Amino acid sequence: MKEETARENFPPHNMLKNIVRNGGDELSQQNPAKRARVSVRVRCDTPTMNDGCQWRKYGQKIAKGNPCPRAYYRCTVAPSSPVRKQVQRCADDMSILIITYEITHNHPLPVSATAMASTTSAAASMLMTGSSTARSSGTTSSSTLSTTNSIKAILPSEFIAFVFPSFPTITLNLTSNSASSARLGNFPPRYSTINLNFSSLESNALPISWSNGVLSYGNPPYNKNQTGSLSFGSHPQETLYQSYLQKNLNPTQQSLPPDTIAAATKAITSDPSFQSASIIGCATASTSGNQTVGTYFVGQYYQLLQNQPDFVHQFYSDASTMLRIDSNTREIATAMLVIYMKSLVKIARVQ
DNA sequence: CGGTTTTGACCGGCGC
DNA sequence: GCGCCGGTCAAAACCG
Repeated sequence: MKEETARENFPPHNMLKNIVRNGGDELSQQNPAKRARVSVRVRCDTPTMNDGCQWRKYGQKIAKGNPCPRAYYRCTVAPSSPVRKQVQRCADDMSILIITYEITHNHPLPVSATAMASTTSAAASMLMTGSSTARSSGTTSSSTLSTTNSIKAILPSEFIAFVFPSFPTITLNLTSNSASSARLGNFPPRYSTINLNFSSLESNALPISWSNGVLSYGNPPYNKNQTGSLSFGSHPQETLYQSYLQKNLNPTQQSLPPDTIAAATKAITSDPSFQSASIIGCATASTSGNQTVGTYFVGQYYQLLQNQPDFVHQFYSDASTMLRIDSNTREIATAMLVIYMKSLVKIARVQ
């Protein structure tokens, strides 16, 4: 609720003027209403989280409704970088940092910063393209989405059950810990479900196979929660989508085919009983040799319809693993975000 | 000494 | 029109 206030006023309407005054031109070429923001929640004890990028603090404010000050940072990796971020502790849980990124980096980043940056920029670009796509579909829910231009990604190191109060607030909760799996077990989806896991990918992706409604990306190398599979629930209508996917996926393709997103999107938006989705996202990064290693989280999103007059939306994390981040996994993270967002569009439509 | 942080002032938008 | 509020500026302080 308190973050809501902050979101509505970020970025400020006078930002363009200031950017122009400062000689910047990146922002002035964009419609401010179209600038995407990606908000990340991190369970973090330190004042700020190291996301691998260089930031300079340029202001601090006490925002209404939150005793914790909000800090304002600019990216200093490149002199003319338009990227800014806000950092504030969650009033409800002081151990959670809410980091809001605005504008994707238009310059090279340190390798340690690529994971977060690629995830947030993927989310942002997906929002842009997703909003226009959604708008063309002519649904009221998608127009709501297009005016929001905001994703909240929640990336705590441990499980958080998060409830977001109302649309168009979009919360992407990419949580991870083992306890959540147990919680997940107590909370099985009661509706038709779409699960998408691509957690086993390496740079030389293994061939995709399909059997019994399960699309596999090689062998699952980590644990049983990360099956490396794309599986659809048991709703009768989904048979159509399965065959659709089967037809449109090239088993020898090494990167996620664009059709996969379209197919999954179609499946989600066509299924009136769809109520939940699994997603995967990239959360953190470190450098190992000359490669970036990131933590990928797999989670399950639920919409709790029954006995929930206010339409409660929750997300439960499922599993995590360490993966090398390459163009392939980035693409998948993007795809997962697209699918997740599409699911929200669908849910909003049902609502 | 150069870069960063701190902090009060300032500005513009918005609601009443 | 006025006050509130969020965001930014910029000078001073701080720091390695």
